[in-house]
Amino acid sequence: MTVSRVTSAEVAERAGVSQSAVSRVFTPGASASAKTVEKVRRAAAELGYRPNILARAMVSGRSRMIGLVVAYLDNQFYPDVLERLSNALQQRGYHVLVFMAAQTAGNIDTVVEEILDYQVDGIIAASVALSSDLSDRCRAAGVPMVLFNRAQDGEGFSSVTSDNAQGGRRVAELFLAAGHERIGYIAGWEGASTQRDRELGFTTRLAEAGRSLHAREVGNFRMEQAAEAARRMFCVPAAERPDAVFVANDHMAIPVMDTLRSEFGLSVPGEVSVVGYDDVPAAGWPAYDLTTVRQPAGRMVAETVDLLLKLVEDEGTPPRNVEVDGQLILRGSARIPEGWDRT
Amino acid sequence: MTVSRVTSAEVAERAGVSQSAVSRVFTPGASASAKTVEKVRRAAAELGYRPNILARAMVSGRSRMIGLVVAYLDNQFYPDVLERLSNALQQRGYHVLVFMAAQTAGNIDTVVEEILDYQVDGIIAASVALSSDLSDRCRAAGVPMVLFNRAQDGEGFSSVTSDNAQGGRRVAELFLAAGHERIGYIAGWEGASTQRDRELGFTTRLAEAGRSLHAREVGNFRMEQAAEAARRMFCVPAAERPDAVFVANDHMAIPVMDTLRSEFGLSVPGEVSVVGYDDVPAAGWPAYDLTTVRQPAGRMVAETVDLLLKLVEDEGTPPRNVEVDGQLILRGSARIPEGWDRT
DNA sequence: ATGAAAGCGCTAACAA
DNA sequence: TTGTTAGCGCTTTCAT
Repeated sequence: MTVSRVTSAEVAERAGVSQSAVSRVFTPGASASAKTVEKVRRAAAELGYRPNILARAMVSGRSRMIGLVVAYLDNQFYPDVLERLSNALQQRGYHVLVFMAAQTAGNIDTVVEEILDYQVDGIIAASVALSSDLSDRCRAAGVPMVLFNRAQDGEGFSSVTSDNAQGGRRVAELFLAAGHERIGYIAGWEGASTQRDRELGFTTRLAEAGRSLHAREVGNFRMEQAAEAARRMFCVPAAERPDAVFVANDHMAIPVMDTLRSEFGLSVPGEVSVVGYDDVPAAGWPAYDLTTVRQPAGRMVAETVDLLLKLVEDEGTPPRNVEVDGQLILRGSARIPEGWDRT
Repeated sequence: MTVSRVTSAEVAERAGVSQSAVSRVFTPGASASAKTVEKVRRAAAELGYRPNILARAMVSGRSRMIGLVVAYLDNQFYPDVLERLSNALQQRGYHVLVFMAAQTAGNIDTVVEEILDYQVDGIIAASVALSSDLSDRCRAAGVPMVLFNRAQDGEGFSSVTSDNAQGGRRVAELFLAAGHERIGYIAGWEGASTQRDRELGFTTRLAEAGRSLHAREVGNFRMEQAAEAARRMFCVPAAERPDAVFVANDHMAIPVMDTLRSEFGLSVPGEVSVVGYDDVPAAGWPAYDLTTVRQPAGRMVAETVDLLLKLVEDEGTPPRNVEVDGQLILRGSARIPEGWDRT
């Protein structure tokens, strides 16, 4: 039933050459005479031969697989990233082995162990936190890792993020310039560097203007929790309600807008400005038209792939922390100050 | 620099047993005395040994990897499916190797060849069409495949879909019961079985009531094309505009609603009812509150995994075509007939 | 129950 | 340039 795959030995026999000649023909850096190449290619085509990547991996030590750890596929930012990552890697001859990480801490360690079992050439950890001995294990195994959209201090981490503190500052500047009085913040998961940096940049800039947060709630990067956070924040006398809210990402800003509009009957941005972070597709949909700080997924992915493959291919490449800039996208969910141009 | 991974031979030496004893301890169906197991486990733990899945795959012929071909990650239905698939497979000891397929036809064949190179144990093709000789190659290679959310006639295809014709009928019944006069349909990509079946069920039911489509446009399952389709359909004198539109999936229904509301100033469902298909997360967001036919992702994934793993593990399992039922979810985007209860 | 030995399909020295 | 040979790390007969 199961027809075994064609092997290089069979091709060799048919082409009348040695098995290693076949291998050479299919190995990029190897040499073979034009005649041999011709004979082998013909025989291979006739037999439908293709090299077994796993066997190649065993001897070469390179599986051409990259492990991707990912947690939040319901946040539109991540499918977009996954698609781009997969495409970029595919183009460079690698493929993505996916590992879903529940957000429970211990789970991540298990997942990374499993990844290592597959002898992946490298690991991309998207928005997950790692215990430090875990990164040690990866280093011990010689498997480079880059954190995507999370920074982590400590020794040899590589990471690619956008400049979250700068993004936070930009939102603060927008709110200040628009003359908002009572400014609220809905935080993401407090363990995340992105959350911390965005908030820090935001509040620091407010402080520079002698201002501080009027209200703060935590949404943990979850839609329902963000809606709850909005309810807590707005269940106060009308005069004490924020007139501007910065939400730590778009994924939460969407239910926040929904809640403010449909449960509190507030008009956005008439009565309250809302700003998010990421610029996910839905942020651009007319129903939300959300002002946000764009995280340039394309550039972030390109940097991630470049860095990781350099780490994989050039042994001894030093770890790097890449930070790309993120632009403020002015749309209709936040009051636009005099003289600022809508993007 | 690259510290090589611990091998079973090293564990064997430390435990004072043979290398094959170590293998037996880590091989599910194998036998070893309690004492051996104990010694080996201890040594393995001390050394941090874990079996190399690739080496195991070479000899056992099972890589415990499933290839997933996927095309539309911007449609929220698919990230959801991917997450569930990955989790379900992970739980059963398999992992997902992702291959993005551009929608160009020839590309799919290339992609499947690449998948086969990785010696995956099975393939899940989500919403992509395959040339029939491609499925032959898979069969020749002994790699079972199941089509997800696409049916395809011909010999030995396995597939998991929802009952799309039935779903289409249900939407027709809703529109008929609500007394709609001019009924429009915005089609998906015409090569897709889901598109065809939904439309067929829909128009067949209309025909049974002596009715037919007032307008029809094609959106190809693309957001921008769907918006364009809506514009074409509604750029007519007000009296000729449809008062109800069935859109072949939610991913297109969203821009259709946006276009009708923000470009034509129509109220939904006051002036026009809109119904989609899938029940993606955004369909439930208050800004859309979209009436739709739910494709039960959880059940579809469960069926897919069960079927594929049976195909993988029990040689000679016959191919099957599984069809799960899809429920009509009544929300606020379509007029609800007298006596029907909002879901 | 256990060890020795034979590969899985391939790449990479090493000779010739 | 080519063939021969030795493994990569593991599972699985086959004896013992």
